Amino acid sequence: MRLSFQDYISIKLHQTDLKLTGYIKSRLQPYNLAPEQNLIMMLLWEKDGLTQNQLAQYLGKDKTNIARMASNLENKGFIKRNFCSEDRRSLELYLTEKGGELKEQVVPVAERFNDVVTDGISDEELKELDRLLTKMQKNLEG
Amino acid sequence: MRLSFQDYISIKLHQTDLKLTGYIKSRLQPYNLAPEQNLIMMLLWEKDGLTQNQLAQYLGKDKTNIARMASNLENKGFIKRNFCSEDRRSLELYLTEKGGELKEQVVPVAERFNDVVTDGISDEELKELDRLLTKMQKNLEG
DNA sequence: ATAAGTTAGTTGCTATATCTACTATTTGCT
DNA sequence: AGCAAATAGTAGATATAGCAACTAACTTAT
Repeated sequence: MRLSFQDYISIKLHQTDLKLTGYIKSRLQPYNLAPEQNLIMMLLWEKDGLTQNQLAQYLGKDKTNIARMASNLENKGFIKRNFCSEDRRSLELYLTEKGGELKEQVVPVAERFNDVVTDGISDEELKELDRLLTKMQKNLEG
Repeated sequence: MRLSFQDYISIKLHQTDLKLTGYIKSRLQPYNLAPEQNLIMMLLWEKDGLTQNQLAQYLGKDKTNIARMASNLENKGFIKRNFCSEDRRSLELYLTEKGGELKEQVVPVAERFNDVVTDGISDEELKELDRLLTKMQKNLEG
C-alpha cells in the first residue's frame, strides 16, 4: 500500500515547524532578531561567554552556520567575539550591554509565543509530544 | 517562572525537523533530489500538470520558493514547464520521462524513511501526534 | 470598452542549513 | 622535541524559506 502525501508524519512535522518559525520570526522582527539568532541569544543569556563550538553542539547545528549567525549578531552589536586565551582557536561570544538589555524585551516574547503555541494543550500532552519527538530523533540514529 | 532553553516545545520540534530533513536529504542524494524538490515530485507523481501556484498552496510555501525549486527540477531534467493555454500567466509542471521513472526508485525510499522514523510508534500515537501538530498550527492562526 | 484591481510568476534581498575544503592551533604519540 | 592527528573557525557552494517590488495577464466594475 502506497502512502499519499498527507500520510507522512515527517511532512506534517516539517510544515508545522515552518509555520512556527514564520510566526516567531514576525514577533522578533521589531527587535532586529531572526529566529535562530534568538536561540543563540537565549543560550548566551543563560550562560555568557560560550564558544561557537559549544553553541553548535547545544543547537545541534553545523559550525559554519553558527559562525555566520555569530558574525551577524556581532554586526548588530548584540555580542562581541573574543579569542579564548587558553585555546586561541576558540571564539567566545560575550553579550554587549545592548545584547544584555535585549533579554528583558525578548524573553517575554518567547514565553508569550510558547503560551500561544501550547494553548489548549495539557502538560501531559506536551510531555507525550516531547517523548514522541525524542523517539523519532532516536530512530534516526540507529 | 522563566522557561529554560530545553522547555520550549517549538525548539524541540524545530530540531527534530532539522534531523529528519538531514536524514532524508542523505537518502535522496543518490537520486539527485533535494528534500523539498522531492515533495514537489511526490505531488506531481500523484497528479501531473499542477501549476506552480497550486503547488505553493499544497505545500504551504511562498510562490518564490516554488518557482526556484521548479526551475531546479527543470534544469535536472525531471520536469518541463509549459504555459497554461487557458491562463497564460500560469505555469504547469509536467513530468519528463526521466522524472516519471524516478518514482519507482524514490517512493520506496520515502516509505522506508517513514518506516524508520515511526519505528516503535503505534498508529494511535501517530494519530495523537498528528492531532497535536494540527492543534499547534491552528493556535497560530487566531 | 477601459480603467482598476487581482493574480501568477520572477528578481533581488536576507536568513537559515549543510557540505567540502581550507587555515591555524592544540594534542598526542614516539 | 617533533611530527601526526584532531579540533575550532572560515570561505565557497548549493538548497531552502519568505518578504518586497516588479511584469504580464486576467477580471471586474462602471
